[in-house]
Amino acid sequence: MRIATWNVNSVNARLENVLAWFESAAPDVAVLQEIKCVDEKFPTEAFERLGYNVAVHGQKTYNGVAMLSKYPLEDVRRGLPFLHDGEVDEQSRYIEAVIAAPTPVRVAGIYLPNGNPLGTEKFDYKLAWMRRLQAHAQGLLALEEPLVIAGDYNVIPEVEDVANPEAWLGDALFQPESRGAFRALKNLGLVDAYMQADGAPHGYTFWDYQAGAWPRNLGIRIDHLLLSPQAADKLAGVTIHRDERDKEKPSDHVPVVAELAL
DNA sequence: ATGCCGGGTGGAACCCGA
Repeated sequence: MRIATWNVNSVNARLENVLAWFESAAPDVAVLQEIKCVDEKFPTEAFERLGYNVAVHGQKTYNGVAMLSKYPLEDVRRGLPFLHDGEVDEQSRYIEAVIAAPTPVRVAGIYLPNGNPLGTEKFDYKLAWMRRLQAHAQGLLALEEPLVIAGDYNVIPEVEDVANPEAWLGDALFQPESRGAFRALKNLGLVDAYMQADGAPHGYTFWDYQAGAWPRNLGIRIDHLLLSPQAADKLAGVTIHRDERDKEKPSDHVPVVAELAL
Protein backbone atom coordinates (compact mmCIF):
# COMPACT_ATOMS: atom_id res chain seq x y z
CA MET A 1 0.00 0.00 0.00
CA ARG A 2 1.27 3.39 -1.07
CA ILE A 3 0.58 6.22 1.41
CA ALA A 4 1.42 9.84 0.57
CA THR A 5 1.47 13.20 2.29
CA TRP A 6 1.54 16.56 0.51
CA ASN A 7 1.10 20.14 1.62
CA VAL A 8 -0.39 21.53 -1.59
CA ASN A 9 -0.68 25.23 -0.60
CA SER A 10 -4.23 25.61 -1.95
CA VAL A 11 -5.74 22.59 -3.65
CA ASN A 12 -7.75 24.70 -6.10
CA ALA A 13 -4.83 26.92 -7.18
CA ARG A 14 -2.81 23.75 -7.73
CA LEU A 15 -5.50 21.40 -9.03
CA GLU A 16 -3.95 20.64 -12.43
CA ASN A 17 -0.57 19.73 -10.85
CA VAL A 18 -2.18 17.77 -8.05
CA LEU A 19 -4.41 15.66 -10.30
CA ALA A 20 -1.54 14.94 -12.71
CA TRP A 21 0.59 13.80 -9.79
CA PHE A 22 -2.18 11.53 -8.49
CA GLU A 23 -2.49 9.93 -11.93
CA SER A 24 1.23 9.22 -12.25
CA ALA A 25 2.12 8.42 -8.62
CA ALA A 26 -1.15 6.55 -7.99
CA PRO A 27 -1.11 6.58 -4.19
CA ASP A 28 -3.61 4.25 -2.51
CA VAL A 29 -4.03 6.81 0.27
CA ALA A 30 -3.02 10.46 0.39
CA VAL A 31 -3.36 13.18 3.00
CA LEU A 32 -3.31 16.79 1.84
CA GLN A 33 -2.61 19.88 3.93
CA GLU A 34 -3.31 23.58 3.41
CA ILE A 35 -6.18 22.92 1.04
CA LYS A 36 -7.31 26.48 1.93
CA CYS A 37 -10.98 25.92 1.22
CA VAL A 38 -14.20 24.91 2.92
CA ASP A 39 -15.56 21.40 2.33
CA GLU A 40 -18.00 22.60 -0.36
CA LYS A 41 -15.16 24.12 -2.42
CA PHE A 42 -12.99 20.99 -2.34
CA PRO A 43 -12.73 19.38 -5.82
CA THR A 44 -14.31 16.15 -4.62
CA GLU A 45 -15.68 15.07 -8.00
CA ALA A 46 -12.28 15.39 -9.71
CA PHE A 47 -10.77 12.95 -7.19
CA GLU A 48 -13.77 10.63 -7.41
CA ARG A 49 -13.22 10.43 -11.18
CA LEU A 50 -9.70 9.12 -10.40
CA GLY A 51 -11.22 6.43 -8.21
CA TYR A 52 -10.76 7.98 -4.77
CA ASN A 53 -13.01 8.16 -1.76
CA VAL A 54 -12.83 11.62 -0.21
CA ALA A 55 -12.96 12.99 3.34
CA VAL A 56 -12.42 16.69 3.98
CA HIS A 57 -11.92 18.86 7.05
CA GLY A 58 -11.85 22.25 5.40
CA GLN A 59 -11.56 25.86 6.47
CA LYS A 60 -11.93 29.16 4.67
CA THR A 61 -8.64 30.83 3.57
CA TYR A 62 -6.28 29.03 5.95
CA ASN A 63 -5.30 25.46 6.87
CA GLY A 64 -7.66 22.66 5.89
CA VAL A 65 -6.83 18.97 5.46
CA ALA A 66 -8.21 16.13 3.34
CA MET A 67 -7.83 12.40 2.87
CA LEU A 68 -8.14 10.51 -0.41
CA SER A 69 -8.30 6.72 -0.53
CA LYS A 70 -8.87 4.05 -3.15
CA TYR A 71 -10.32 1.93 -0.32
CA PRO A 72 -13.39 2.93 1.70
CA LEU A 73 -12.82 5.33 4.59
CA GLU A 74 -14.30 4.30 7.94
CA ASP A 75 -14.49 5.91 11.38
CA VAL A 76 -13.54 9.33 10.03
CA ARG A 77 -12.46 11.81 12.73
CA ARG A 78 -12.17 15.52 12.02
CA GLY A 79 -10.17 17.57 14.52
CA LEU A 80 -7.76 16.56 17.26
CA PRO A 81 -9.25 15.83 20.68
CA PHE A 82 -8.64 18.25 23.54
CA LEU A 83 -6.93 17.58 26.83
CA HIS A 84 -9.76 19.29 28.73
CA ASP A 85 -13.49 19.56 28.20
CA GLY A 86 -14.98 22.74 26.82
CA GLU A 87 -12.01 23.74 24.65
CA VAL A 88 -12.71 24.72 21.05
CA ASP A 89 -10.51 24.97 17.98
CA GLU A 90 -11.54 26.79 14.82
CA GLN A 91 -8.41 25.70 12.93
CA SER A 92 -8.82 22.62 10.68
CA ARG A 93 -5.58 20.70 11.01
CA TYR A 94 -6.40 17.04 11.69
CA ILE A 95 -8.22 14.22 9.91
CA GLU A 96 -8.12 10.52 10.65
CA ALA A 97 -9.75 7.43 9.21
CA VAL A 98 -9.45 3.68 9.01
CA ILE A 99 -8.56 2.55 5.48
CA ALA A 100 -10.77 -0.48 4.82
CA ALA A 101 -8.16 -2.43 2.86
CA PRO A 102 -7.64 -6.24 3.16
CA THR A 103 -5.26 -5.34 6.00
CA PRO A 104 -6.86 -2.22 7.53
CA VAL A 105 -4.59 0.73 8.28
CA ARG A 106 -5.44 3.75 10.39
CA VAL A 107 -4.15 6.93 8.76
CA ALA A 108 -4.03 10.41 10.27
CA GLY A 109 -3.30 13.55 8.25
CA ILE A 110 -1.93 16.49 10.20
CA TYR A 111 -1.07 20.12 9.53
CA LEU A 112 0.89 21.03 12.63
CA PRO A 113 0.92 24.76 13.45
CA ASN A 114 3.89 26.78 12.21
CA GLY A 115 4.32 28.62 15.52
CA ASN A 116 6.15 31.72 14.32
CA PRO A 117 7.04 34.17 15.57
CA LEU A 118 8.56 33.07 18.86
CA GLY A 119 7.35 34.73 22.02
CA THR A 120 3.75 34.94 20.82
CA GLU A 121 0.58 32.97 21.37
CA LYS A 122 1.28 31.27 18.04
CA PHE A 123 4.27 29.41 19.47
CA ASP A 124 2.26 28.48 22.57
CA TYR A 125 -0.50 27.18 20.29
CA LYS A 126 2.02 25.04 18.39
CA LEU A 127 3.36 23.45 21.57
CA ALA A 128 -0.14 22.93 22.98
CA TRP A 129 -1.19 21.30 19.70
CA MET A 130 1.81 18.97 19.94
CA ARG A 131 0.77 18.00 23.49
CA ARG A 132 -2.71 17.14 22.17
CA LEU A 133 -1.15 15.07 19.37
CA GLN A 134 1.09 13.28 21.86
CA ALA A 135 -1.90 12.31 24.01
CA HIS A 136 -3.99 11.17 21.05
CA ALA A 137 -1.12 9.22 19.48
CA GLN A 138 -0.57 7.41 22.77
CA GLY A 139 -4.17 6.23 22.68
CA LEU A 140 -3.91 5.13 19.05
CA LEU A 141 -0.69 3.20 19.70
CA ALA A 142 -2.42 1.27 22.48
CA LEU A 143 -4.66 -0.24 19.78
CA GLU A 144 -1.58 -2.10 18.48
CA GLU A 145 -2.66 -1.67 14.85
CA PRO A 146 -0.95 -0.54 11.67
CA LEU A 147 -1.02 3.26 12.04
CA VAL A 148 0.44 6.07 9.95
CA ILE A 149 0.47 9.68 11.20
CA ALA A 150 1.49 11.70 8.16
CA GLY A 151 1.64 15.34 7.31
CA ASP A 152 3.33 18.69 7.54
CA TYR A 153 4.78 18.57 11.05
CA ASN A 154 6.44 21.99 10.77
CA VAL A 155 9.39 20.58 12.72
CA ILE A 156 12.98 20.19 11.51
CA PRO A 157 13.94 17.12 13.57
CA GLU A 158 17.75 17.20 13.30
CA VAL A 159 20.57 19.36 11.98
CA GLU A 160 20.90 16.97 9.01
CA ASP A 161 17.39 18.00 7.98
CA VAL A 162 18.27 21.60 7.09
CA ALA A 163 20.69 23.08 4.56
CA ASN A 164 21.56 26.16 6.59
CA PRO A 165 20.95 25.48 10.30
CA GLU A 166 22.14 28.91 11.46
CA ALA A 167 19.37 30.57 9.47
CA TRP A 168 16.73 28.60 11.39
CA LEU A 169 18.01 29.00 14.95
CA GLY A 170 15.42 31.67 15.73
CA ASP A 171 12.59 29.87 13.96
CA ALA A 172 9.74 27.96 15.60
CA LEU A 173 10.41 24.95 13.34
CA PHE A 174 13.89 24.43 14.80
CA GLN A 175 13.39 25.33 18.48
CA PRO A 176 14.49 22.85 21.14
CA GLU A 177 10.87 22.74 22.41
CA SER A 178 9.54 21.86 18.94
CA ARG A 179 12.24 19.29 18.27
CA GLY A 180 11.83 17.85 21.76
CA ALA A 181 8.08 17.43 21.32
CA PHE A 182 8.67 15.66 17.99
CA ARG A 183 11.26 13.43 19.64
CA ALA A 184 8.84 12.64 22.47
CA LEU A 185 6.25 11.62 19.90
CA LYS A 186 8.72 9.21 18.31
CA ASN A 187 9.68 7.92 21.76
CA LEU A 188 6.10 6.68 22.22
CA GLY A 189 7.17 4.03 19.72
CA LEU A 190 6.58 5.73 16.37
CA VAL A 191 9.14 5.32 13.60
CA ASP A 192 10.12 8.09 11.17
CA ALA A 193 9.54 6.25 7.88
CA TYR A 194 12.14 8.24 5.93
CA MET A 195 14.85 7.60 8.53
CA GLN A 196 14.07 3.89 8.67
CA ALA A 197 13.84 3.31 4.91
CA ASP A 198 16.51 5.71 3.65
CA GLY A 199 17.94 8.10 6.21
CA ALA A 200 20.21 9.99 3.82
CA PRO A 201 20.90 13.49 5.17
CA HIS A 202 19.30 16.51 3.44
CA GLY A 203 16.14 14.71 2.36
CA TYR A 204 14.32 18.01 2.06
CA THR A 205 10.59 18.29 1.50
CA PHE A 206 10.17 22.10 1.52
CA TRP A 207 11.93 24.97 -0.24
CA ASP A 208 10.80 28.58 0.27
CA TYR A 209 9.49 30.46 -2.76
CA GLN A 210 11.83 33.33 -1.90
CA ALA A 211 15.52 34.02 -2.32
CA GLY A 212 16.10 31.22 -4.81
CA ALA A 213 15.77 28.59 -2.12
CA TRP A 214 14.92 25.85 -4.64
CA PRO A 215 17.71 26.44 -7.21
CA ARG A 216 20.18 26.82 -4.32
CA ASN A 217 18.73 23.71 -2.61
CA LEU A 218 18.22 25.59 0.66
CA GLY A 219 15.56 23.20 1.90
CA ILE A 220 14.26 21.63 5.10
CA ARG A 221 12.72 18.23 5.91
CA ILE A 222 9.44 18.91 7.69
CA ASP A 223 6.92 16.56 6.03
CA HIS A 224 6.99 13.25 7.84
CA LEU A 225 5.25 9.88 8.07
CA LEU A 226 5.41 8.34 11.54
CA LEU A 227 4.60 4.64 11.77
CA SER A 228 3.37 2.40 14.56
CA PRO A 229 5.47 -0.74 15.11
CA GLN A 230 2.86 -2.79 13.23
CA ALA A 231 3.19 -0.47 10.20
CA ALA A 232 6.97 -0.06 10.49
CA ASP A 233 7.36 -3.85 10.23
CA LYS A 234 5.87 -3.60 6.73
CA LEU A 235 7.80 -0.55 5.49
CA ALA A 236 9.29 -1.21 2.06
CA GLY A 237 10.51 2.25 1.05
CA VAL A 238 10.06 6.01 1.11
CA THR A 239 10.29 8.38 -1.85
CA ILE A 240 10.48 12.17 -1.80
CA HIS A 241 8.99 13.47 -5.05
CA ARG A 242 11.41 16.37 -5.54
CA ASP A 243 10.49 16.78 -9.19
CA GLU A 244 7.20 18.38 -8.19
CA ARG A 245 9.10 21.44 -6.96
CA ASP A 246 10.28 22.10 -10.54
CA LYS A 247 6.79 22.23 -12.06
CA GLU A 248 4.96 25.35 -13.18
CA LYS A 249 3.17 26.94 -10.19
CA PRO A 250 4.54 24.41 -7.69
CA SER A 251 3.65 24.07 -4.05
CA ASP A 252 6.57 24.97 -1.80
CA HIS A 253 6.28 21.40 -0.38
CA VAL A 254 6.71 18.16 -2.35
CA PRO A 255 4.94 14.82 -1.83
CA VAL A 256 6.48 12.15 0.39
CA VAL A 257 5.37 8.58 -0.27
CA ALA A 258 5.79 5.49 1.90
CA GLU A 259 5.32 1.99 0.50
CA LEU A 260 3.99 -0.58 2.97
CA ALA A 261 4.01 -4.30 2.13
CA LEU A 262 0.41 -4.92 3.08
C1' DA B 1 16.47 39.47 5.17
C1' DT B 2 10.23 40.07 10.23
C1' DG B 3 8.88 39.49 3.92
C1' DC B 4 12.83 38.67 -1.67
C1' DC B 5 7.36 34.80 -3.40
C1' DG B 6 2.81 33.20 -3.57
C1' DG B 7 -2.29 32.26 -2.18
C1' DG B 8 -6.69 34.12 -0.43
C1' DT B 9 -9.68 37.79 0.45
C1' DG B 10 -12.17 41.26 -1.64
C1' DG B 11 -12.02 44.44 -4.70
C1' DA B 12 -6.51 47.66 -2.32
C1' DA B 13 -3.70 46.44 0.79
C1' DC B 14 -2.99 43.08 4.05
C1' DC B 15 -2.77 38.49 6.53
C1' DC B 16 -0.33 34.29 6.49
C1' DG B 17 3.17 30.91 5.43
C1' DA B 18 8.15 28.52 7.28
